Amino acid sequence: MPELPEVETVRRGLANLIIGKVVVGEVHDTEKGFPNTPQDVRQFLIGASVTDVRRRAKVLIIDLSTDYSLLIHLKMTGQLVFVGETRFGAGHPNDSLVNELPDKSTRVTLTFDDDTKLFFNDQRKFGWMRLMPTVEIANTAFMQKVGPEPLSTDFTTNDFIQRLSRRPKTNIKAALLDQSVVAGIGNIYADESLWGAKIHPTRLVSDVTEAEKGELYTEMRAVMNLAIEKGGSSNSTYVNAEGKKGSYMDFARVFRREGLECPRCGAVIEKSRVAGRGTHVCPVCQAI
DNA sequence: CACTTGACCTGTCCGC
DNA sequence: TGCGGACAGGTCAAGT
Repeated sequence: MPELPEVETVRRGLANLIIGKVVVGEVHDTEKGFPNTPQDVRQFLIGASVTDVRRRAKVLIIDLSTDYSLLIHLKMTGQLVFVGETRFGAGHPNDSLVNELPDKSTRVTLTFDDDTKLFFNDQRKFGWMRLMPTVEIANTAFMQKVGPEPLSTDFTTNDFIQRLSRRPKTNIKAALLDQSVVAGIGNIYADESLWGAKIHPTRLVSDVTEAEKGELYTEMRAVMNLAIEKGGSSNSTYVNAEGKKGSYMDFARVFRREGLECPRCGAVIEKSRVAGRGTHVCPVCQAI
């Protein structure tokens, strides 16, 4: 699931569902997925109420009344699934999951004071959830090096061009995926943005003109805005916390469309491997 | 140093 | 149908 638009969709759903609730129970079964000690969990999580749900890059931050926060990274296959009687009332799309969760992919279960539950599921176990003092978040290695939010009003075309120029000898797709250049772009939206700007993903950053980088900035933001509006991308039966399914893939122009026609010029979309990732390109629009 | 590749895991899909 | 290998929306450590 998770690039910036998916994490933002989860964040908005959770903000509606859990702010103000008190955590009354927690169970986890892997050190790796949740490294905090039982003592810390008892002291800083159990009995705490949720004061805010934030996001930075692809990391979710659930702030607690104890001045601790739960940080969550979903990596490739992480999901946060809210289950229980909600303020949306009966008939919530996740109601049917009441008897299905937890399952074998469940790593952490949080129970709230109104008997609702939040499940952190992760098939591939790359994701993590950890408790830390809220004020220390900014000092973590990740937060120290992560680049600006692409949709921030402070983030200008010139900022983007400057930050890209720090990686002159790498290809443009790898630079877009580099979280220290700009936060939140992953494999889907890198391909979609490069198609929008008509830039071939293997071109070196130093060979892409400033005008093209400006186009990439514009396309990247348009793609991110559209994806958030559509609730992100999902290719499974997964339903997010608010019971909505992301529909961006219905609007994708190259991603997972190999063998189909480019919606702009009609050429056949090709798939290859760039920066170690499956990569989708219109060979005509995005000529090298 | 800058950049690229492999490892981390489990499940699924595709070709023989 | 069974089996091996490639691949999957991310990030680091290790390698060149």
